Amino acid sequence: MSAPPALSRRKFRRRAEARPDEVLDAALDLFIRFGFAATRVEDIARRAGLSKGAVYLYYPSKQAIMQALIERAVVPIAARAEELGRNEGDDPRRTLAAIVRMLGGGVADPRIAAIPKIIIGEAGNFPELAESYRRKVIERGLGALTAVLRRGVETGHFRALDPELAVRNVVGPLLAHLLLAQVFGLRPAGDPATAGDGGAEDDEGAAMSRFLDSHLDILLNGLLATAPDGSDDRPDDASGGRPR
Amino acid sequence: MSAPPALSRRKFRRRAEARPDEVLDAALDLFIRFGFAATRVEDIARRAGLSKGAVYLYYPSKQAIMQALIERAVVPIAARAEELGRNEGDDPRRTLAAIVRMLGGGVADPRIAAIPKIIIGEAGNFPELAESYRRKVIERGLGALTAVLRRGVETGHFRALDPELAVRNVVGPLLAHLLLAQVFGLRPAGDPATAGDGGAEDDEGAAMSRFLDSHLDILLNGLLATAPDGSDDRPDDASGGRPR
Amino acid sequence: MSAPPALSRRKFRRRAEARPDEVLDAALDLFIRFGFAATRVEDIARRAGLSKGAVYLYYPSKQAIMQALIERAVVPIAARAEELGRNEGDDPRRTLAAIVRMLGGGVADPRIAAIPKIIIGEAGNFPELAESYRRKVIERGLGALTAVLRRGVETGHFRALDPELAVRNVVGPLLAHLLLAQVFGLRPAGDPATAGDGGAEDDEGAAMSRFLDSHLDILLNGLLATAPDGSDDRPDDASGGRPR
Amino acid sequence: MSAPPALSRRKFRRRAEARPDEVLDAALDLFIRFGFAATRVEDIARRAGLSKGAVYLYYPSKQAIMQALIERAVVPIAARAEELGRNEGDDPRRTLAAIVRMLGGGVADPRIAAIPKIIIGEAGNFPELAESYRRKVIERGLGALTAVLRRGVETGHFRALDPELAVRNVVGPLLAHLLLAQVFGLRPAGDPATAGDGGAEDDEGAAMSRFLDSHLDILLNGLLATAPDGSDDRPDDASGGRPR
DNA sequence: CATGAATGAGGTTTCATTCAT
DNA sequence: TATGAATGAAACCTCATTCAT
Repeated sequence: MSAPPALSRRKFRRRAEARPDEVLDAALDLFIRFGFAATRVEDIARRAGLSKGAVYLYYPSKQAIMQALIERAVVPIAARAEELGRNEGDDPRRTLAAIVRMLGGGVADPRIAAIPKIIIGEAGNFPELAESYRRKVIERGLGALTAVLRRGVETGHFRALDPELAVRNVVGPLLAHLLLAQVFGLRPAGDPATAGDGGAEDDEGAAMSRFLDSHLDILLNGLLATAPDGSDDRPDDASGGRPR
Repeated sequence: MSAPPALSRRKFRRRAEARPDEVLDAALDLFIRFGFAATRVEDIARRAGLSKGAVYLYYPSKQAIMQALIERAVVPIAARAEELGRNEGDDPRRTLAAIVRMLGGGVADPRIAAIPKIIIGEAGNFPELAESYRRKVIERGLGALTAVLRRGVETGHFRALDPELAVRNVVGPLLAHLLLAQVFGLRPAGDPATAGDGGAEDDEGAAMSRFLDSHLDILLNGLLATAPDGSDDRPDDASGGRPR
Repeated sequence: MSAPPALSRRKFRRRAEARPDEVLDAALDLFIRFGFAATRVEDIARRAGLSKGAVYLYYPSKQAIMQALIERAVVPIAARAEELGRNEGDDPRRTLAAIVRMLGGGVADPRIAAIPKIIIGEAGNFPELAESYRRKVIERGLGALTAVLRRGVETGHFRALDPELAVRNVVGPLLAHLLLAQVFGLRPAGDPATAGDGGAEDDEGAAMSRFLDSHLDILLNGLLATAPDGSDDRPDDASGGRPR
Repeated sequence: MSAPPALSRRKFRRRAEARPDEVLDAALDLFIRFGFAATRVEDIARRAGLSKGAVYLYYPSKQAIMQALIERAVVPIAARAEELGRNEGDDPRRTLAAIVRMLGGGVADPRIAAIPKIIIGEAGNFPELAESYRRKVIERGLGALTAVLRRGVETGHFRALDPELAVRNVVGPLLAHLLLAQVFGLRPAGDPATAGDGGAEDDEGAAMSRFLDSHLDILLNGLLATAPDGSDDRPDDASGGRPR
């Protein structure tokens, strides 16, 4: 992402400190395409431009690569969620919307969206993986959201709901959106989503944007057509506008 | 579970038509605990009281066992969703709530809840499994829900939302609830959920009930504290009551 | 082959003594098509119209079926060769030709031709099979031919060749013809040989006849264009005529 | 057989380019003794001084080992036959004899003679093996011989026989000789032939030589005692002389 | 740092054969 | 006689990991 200070010797870089990250890049590419189990360490090595043995100089096991991948790709998201959630002064509605949109950004990035599916799949085989993900991602991210919900209930911005239950309504739709696409290739109609590589990322982004609008609108305002007088006097809508 | 009337001849039980189901029971138990890939056919056999080879008398492959499991456990749920959705005369709010509660019932049953996780995990390795699940479960279930949403929008019971997006808000929270429990062992506080065998099923059911109330309430009414006057004149609430 | 005395009850025949032969028929069909190893006992059973277990009432093992098949199909041929060879009064040339033509008849019958190939293939796995075939077929058949050759040398009808070596020139071409067809599907050009079921058996027979003429002609007269005067005064040619 | 010059580093022999050939050697030994199907990859590995997995570093499957064996041992023979056959200037009798003697050399070498038997045996189970053998060995070798025969007929050196049929008389006796020995352990009397390893290879060679003389004599001159005047005026005998 | 040859445990599937009925 | 459910050994191939160089 951030360019290294000296690119001039890139071709000749020996003992590059970038190696671990290159391994991670390669691994992620392959995990996304073939899954964790079906990806061989040798493939990762080849794609990273080194030998099988060399991979083990950087990571002690295939599992550790996955671990590092989580750390690199997903933990920052949880951290960002925590950070956004700490803006205690803010209107909780706005905070919630901000976090959801941020998470949506992650879901829209294929390099991030692939992770949860892999975790779910490998949780049985590699309990430590699941455990670490739970501790570092789920609990922090969900904790931040739960806290915002709790605060909103306390401030009267949200109705009196159990935040621990309500948080499932916050992340669930994102999860559903992600898994429908990742596992079953299902995307909302009018959303070509171009399986190809060069894919129209704008489309993907636009589709996600539409979905986030819809999600936040439903989450905050509900599905029901409210009584004619009731709907208008909601003060300021944090959701960023109703979908057309 | 229920003891067969005559156990005396158990050793000689031949041509047991129950065998296929016994294999499925055993397989499900193990798939739940260890996942599909990590469960060996021999383990399934032993747990079903058979030899390895005998399993292949009933199912031609391990994958076929999974297939049958889906058929037995999950397809009926999708069918039931379709059925409920066909009650066109009904208030769409009531129909939607009925379907969600029915799905929640499935999620609360560990023998059913385990399936989606397995599918998600193995989708990469066994694309046909995912494909079949998509066709038989996802498309039917989601289709039913989408239709109800669309009808509700048309009748004016629901606000003008894109049903294909909104459906993610219907199933997503259920999915989140399921996966948090299945993958990470996370259940809402005050919900012991007893990993043990003798588990308090009442607790599980009660917890699910609380969650479903919350989910439907948020789904239908939104998170926001409505204007004081607006909340009361919503005609008949299909959600089955607000959580305390 | 030979019709059973009472065909009237064929449909109702219980405990038919024909059962063993029916098993053999079925086995041969399948061995021809799929080979010995690839044919399952259950398939034989099904084709013979009985259950897997029942096959074992008649033959103690799959190998024993093969054994019986040899006995039934090939041993008679060796016996016939011995018999023909015993016609000591005859001109050895005529005797030799008769045996070769008789063997050719066997080679032309797919139900017989399949056997040698199977034996060759399974000799390693089932030494007893090979051993039995050697004793009952090879040694008797080759013995008969060797004896004829020896006699011919003694009577001066044949040149002074080692009969044990020369016998390879008698059976070898037949073997080559058989294996080229059986193993590689190779038949002399102008020989459609119709893999199909309804196959023109006449063609097969005609082709074999042409081959036998050629074989005997070469065997007896050699390949070389003889000196103009030498070829005509050979007394009576036993080969049945030169090929056109 | 011959000891490698430096055995001291055997344990550390890395990047041995000889490995593939060692695997082939081991496989051939075992295929000869137990057949293709009955030989386990692990046995090949052990005999080659490797682990099971290492074999797969060199050959992707057991079938590929067989394929390579054919390539190594038999294809060169077919190529040599083609080459010899191309000597168009030569007397076809001499050419034919040269090819037959060359083939006989192959048949006398147990490491080569084993191959055809294996192919014949496994043709049913591994059709691709048979197909490849047919294309690379049978068609080329038989093609070369057929061409020589055809030329001989045209030049008048051979009588007017169908070359496609006559070729069976050329290779058949060799095949018979080979299979009698390989499958049934039958060798011409006065031919101890020592199944053991240290075997008197001279005997084997001498026996083969006797057989080739006999075969060519019969093939070219026929079995019949020719008319007293006819036998002597055959010009130059290409067969290398009558036996004894 | 880097290589890549080598290891060996591990699991699905097949099928001849047995045996209770 | 006949059934067919059940057994269990057997073998190919994969791949994470190690280690001599």
